[in-house]
Formats: sequence, C-alpha cells, structure tokens
Amino acid sequence: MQLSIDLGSSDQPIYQQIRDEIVSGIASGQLRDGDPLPSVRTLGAEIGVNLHTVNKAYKLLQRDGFIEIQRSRGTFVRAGDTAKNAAGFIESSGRRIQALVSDALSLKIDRTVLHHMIDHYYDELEGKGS
Amino acid sequence: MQLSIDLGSSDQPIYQQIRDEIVSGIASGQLRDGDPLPSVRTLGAEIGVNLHTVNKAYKLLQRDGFIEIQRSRGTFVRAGDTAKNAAGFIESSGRRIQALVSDALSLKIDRTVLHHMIDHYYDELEGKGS
DNA sequence: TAACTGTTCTATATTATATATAACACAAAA
DNA sequence: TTTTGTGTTATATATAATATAGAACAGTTA
Repeated sequence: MQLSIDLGSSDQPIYQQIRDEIVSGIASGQLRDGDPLPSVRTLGAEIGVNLHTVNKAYKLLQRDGFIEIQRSRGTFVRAGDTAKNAAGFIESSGRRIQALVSDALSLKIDRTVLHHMIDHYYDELEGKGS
Repeated sequence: MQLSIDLGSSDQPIYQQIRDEIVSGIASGQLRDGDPLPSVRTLGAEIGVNLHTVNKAYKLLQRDGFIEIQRSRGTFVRAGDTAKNAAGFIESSGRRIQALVSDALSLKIDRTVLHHMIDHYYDELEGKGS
C-alpha cells in the first residue's frame, strides 16, 4: 500500500503529522494488520525528512500499540480487527460529525471547544478502563 | 465572574491553555458579552505566569474576535449573542459527543482521528464562507 | 497626582524540533 | 562469507518556540 503523507499545511511538528496520518490510515483501513511500513530511511527520503524524525513518529505509534517494531526486520501495522470496522466508522460517522460541526460553527463555537469535549470523554472512558 | 484556569495538566503551551479556557468560558456562557477580563498582570499573578504570556493569549483571542482590547482601559468579552446559545449547545451536545467517543474508543480509534475529522469539516464550512 | 491599563523593548534561559553524521547490532539475502 | 537493509544509539549542531524578567512608555481613570 502506498503511504501518502502531506507536510507543511499543518502547524504541528513533523513527527506528529506523520504519526497522525498513519493512525488515520489504520483507522480508515488503508493500512491493515500486518502491513509493512517503509523503513525510517525510506520514508524519510520520500517526504524529505530526517530519519530520526520518522523514527520519533514510529516510537509514538509503538507506544500506543498501533505498530510493532522488529529490530533489523522492519515495522508492521498492528491493528487487530480494528481496521476492518474503523473504515465503517468513518463512513458512518461523517454525517454525524458534519452535523455537529455545523451546529457549533453556526454558534461561532471554536473547534477547540469540540476538541476539548472529545478529550474530556476520552479521558473519562479511558480512566474507567485502567 | 471568577475565571478559573488550570495549568500543567496539558502538554500545550501556557498561552494556548489560557486562550482555550477563555474560549470555553465564552462558549459555555460563564463569560458573557461585555464581561471584563482580568488585566494581564492580575491574571498572570493569579495563575503564576508572566504578564507577557497572558498578553499573548489575549492577542490570539482578539485576533479571533472573542475579546476586545481597549488600550489603557482593559479587555472585554465580545461574544455577541453567541454565548447565550452556546451554553445550550454544550448541554445538548454532550450526549452526542459522548456516544461518538464511545463508538470510536470501542474501535480503538485515536482521538486525533476525531480531531482531524472535525477540523476537516470546519475547514470545509469556513472555506465556503470566505 | 496616583494608580492602573495595554504596549513595547531588550535580554536571557530553557525546551522542543529537526537535521547531520557516524557507528552499532542484528537479520536476511546474495 | 559478504552484502544489504533493518532499527538503534550516540554526539553535535542549528533553529524556533516558549517563558520569564525588568524597565519604560502612552493613555485612561479615580
């Protein structure tokens, strides 16, 4: 699978953008369990970024359980059965979120407010699980 | 109105946290149109932060139209008729967002994916307006 | 006048980000 | 074995972002 990563349009650090795009790829089903990721050097060369920057992104993804890094062999997606259903989630949730954003924007509510509300419920639910 | 700002729990810069908390305050109705904000020195002293850091947050809020800065007089909330309805939005949207997060989390979908989807629709809708 | 606004300026310190180069340890293929 | 390709580690450097500090300025208000 071809990994396309756009840089520069965001004000976030490069390693974060890489990480987020790969997470999105997994969630959308473009990246599936077992798929190999490009090596840190290859991906770095492709997008014009240093190998350490890619490595930093990979470390974050490993920490969060999205990928598995095998020394000397490569890195592979670890999505379990998540990816299959995740694509459906994005498909089915698009309208929901669009409606939510429309309501918020009509009231001039900043996007960060929605981010915070989402984070709040994430923290709440993840807190119960630990 | 008493402004309570928590720092340290986030990995975001202080001036962003201040900015976001005030936006949330406006959206939730705790801060209403015309309400005076603490001076940069007062708020800085309250939360243990330099005056320039607070000033930076205020400048962002001014740029986005959330507050009005009057030289030598003070800064005041400019929420229009937004704040009234915004409180209702948060009240009514809580369950919606909670359900959305539950679905996402059950699929191990990262919160950044939701952030991105929200940003996507924000950009889409704001793009039409310009 | 005196006290309080935001503003501007200079200066410094720390951290985050990103790159550069080299070398290492290990696995797989030639 | 040799070569190539992994991730990894180490050191070094450069730049930008973040935050603080102190002083002074211009204007408003009591």
